[in-house]
Amino acid sequence: MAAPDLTLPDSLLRLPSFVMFQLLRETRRLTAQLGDEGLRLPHLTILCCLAEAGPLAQKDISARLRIDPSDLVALLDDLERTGLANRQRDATDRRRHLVSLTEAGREVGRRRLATARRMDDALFEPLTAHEREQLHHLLMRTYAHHDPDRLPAGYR
Amino acid sequence: MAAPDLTLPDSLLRLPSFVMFQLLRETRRLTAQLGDEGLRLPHLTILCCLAEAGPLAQKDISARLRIDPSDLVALLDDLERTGLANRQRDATDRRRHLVSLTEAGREVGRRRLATARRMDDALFEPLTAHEREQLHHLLMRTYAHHDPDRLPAGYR
DNA sequence: CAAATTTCAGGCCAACTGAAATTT
DNA sequence: CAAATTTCAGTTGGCCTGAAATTT
Repeated sequence: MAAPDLTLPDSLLRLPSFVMFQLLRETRRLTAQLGDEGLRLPHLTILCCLAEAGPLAQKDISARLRIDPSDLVALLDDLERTGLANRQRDATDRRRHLVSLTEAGREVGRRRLATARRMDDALFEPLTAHEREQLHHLLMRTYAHHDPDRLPAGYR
Repeated sequence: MAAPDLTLPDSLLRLPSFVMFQLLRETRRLTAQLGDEGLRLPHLTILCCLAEAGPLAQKDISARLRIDPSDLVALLDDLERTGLANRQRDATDRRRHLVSLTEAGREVGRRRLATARRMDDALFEPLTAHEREQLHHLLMRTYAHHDPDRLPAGYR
């Protein structure tokens, strides 16, 4: 019995965006193997954002990370419930909630980021360091073209 | 008033997989602009798959495209309802439903593929043809490492 | 008053699990 | 009978809309 043909449509494989899409599906499998400590990518981006920028209002987190404000509510609920962040009214504008990292949040964020790095390493394992650099640069240039505001000045 | 800082966390931007993820979000916005004629990416992959491989049982579509069999049901319902594909019992194994493209399905698939190509072009517009080739090659090599069965023999 | 911020209710789609129904 | 295939019911997460509540 012949092995069934499992190849993806050639017409789609020719599109870099389609191959990227398939690779994104790989990242889910790899992350599942490595363990995410209960923190999904949105949680991680929030932790990293607060670690790098300091306390922020929800609106600002939302704008930076392109997380919908209404979705942010549940994500911050998760982080508060597990003691990684907390909300407090902004005294100078009581409409705003300032979100801060706890020490635990800082530490767990570091560990979860290390897992994300290991996942990235596993994904691009077949590439040499130089090739990864090349790839990263091409991706950054492409992204910079569509969303320059989200990159630090050096990249634009 | 200073413009608010919208930059993404640097720690994450250093990961190619994270940048890829951001680019995938761009593809949604671009596709929305170009119009998908009611056919999302899974529908398109099915149309391309049938166009290139001929009639297949649902199990085989599922295995090739990594679409969950239970999700495939609704997708094929969509394609049948709009007259792009049809199911018929396999006479030699009545457990199987053979799925075939209609002429309309072939034609609409071609058009929707053209839209996907335009989206891909728009996404990688800042890159030269040579750079796109480079990028595509790096992505394919990476993908081949994780899922070689889904690539034609030449790529593995 | 209008505008900004957070929150809630609910929709859609992608991905998955578990089980029923039919057939081999 | 067990196994394969399709289908259905239900869950979760990411992304979105619309509207309520509070505050400026």
